[in-house]
Amino acid sequence: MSDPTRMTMASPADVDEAATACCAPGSGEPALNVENAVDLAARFKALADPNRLRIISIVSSNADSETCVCDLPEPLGLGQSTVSHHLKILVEAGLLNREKRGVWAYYSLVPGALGALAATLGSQG
Amino acid sequence: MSDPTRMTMASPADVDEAATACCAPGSGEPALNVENAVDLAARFKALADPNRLRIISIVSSNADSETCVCDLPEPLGLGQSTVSHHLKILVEAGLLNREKRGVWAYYSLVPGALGALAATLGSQG
DNA sequence: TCGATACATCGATAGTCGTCGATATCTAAT
DNA sequence: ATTAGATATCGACGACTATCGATGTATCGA
Repeated sequence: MSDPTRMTMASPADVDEAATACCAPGSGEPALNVENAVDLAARFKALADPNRLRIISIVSSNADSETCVCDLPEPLGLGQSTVSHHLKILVEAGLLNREKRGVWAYYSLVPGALGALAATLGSQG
Repeated sequence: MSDPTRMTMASPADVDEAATACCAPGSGEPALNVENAVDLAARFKALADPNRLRIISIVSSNADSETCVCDLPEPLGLGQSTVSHHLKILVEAGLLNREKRGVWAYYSLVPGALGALAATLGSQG
């Protein structure tokens, strides 16, 4: 009976108790269940920092879509350990890939990851 | 011209081929400047909470795209003051509109706000 | 093997955030 | 005016976060 993804209106009978009811409440279950909401919020949280957005911007702007860590601290004005911290968060959010070659670590966009988030946003109207 | 919030590409880097260089550093300025990054991050921050995402979901799922505050605490499992707090954040982020009619306050999606964010994300490839 | 380099991890700290209960404000009706 | 109800704001508290400097780890070259 309760499909969590279904958006149901309240039945008119629910409103008669109070002549001053503000509006018709939705069904018991919100359209977005807790599980999905937590998952989505985690990815948005990864984007909710200016320096991480700039990292994504720099990575995606490189011709080969690869950026090594050494090129990030200076333009961002951050310490190396802080940059490493942000990169880890972006990788764990599934937004960046990490590939180590020799001494260097290269980060690149996960194809479609940002697009998937964008699609989720756009579907909300 | 160009959308200021768009994460545009930095101009191609000059390739300095030092023997031990890991890669070609980008131009001095990151593709996304600090100002725009902070602005974008602020909007993503508003989305970076599961309960706020569920609020948006509930609001957008209502037939008339309007939801009064009284219908939110119960499905979210939150106190009334907490719901009010989240609504304020969403309004300040430009994602929700607030309209007070009588004793009740109705919240609705700002048309195009989520879509604009989605477009910014999608432009990253 | 030794040293240098690139990056990750650790520990600490200051600031921010989500939540609550209590209180204030605002509106409608008595 | 007074009361009741809906919502906003306030104050507090625990949890989380961004940042740093220091340290650990792995790789390459001498």
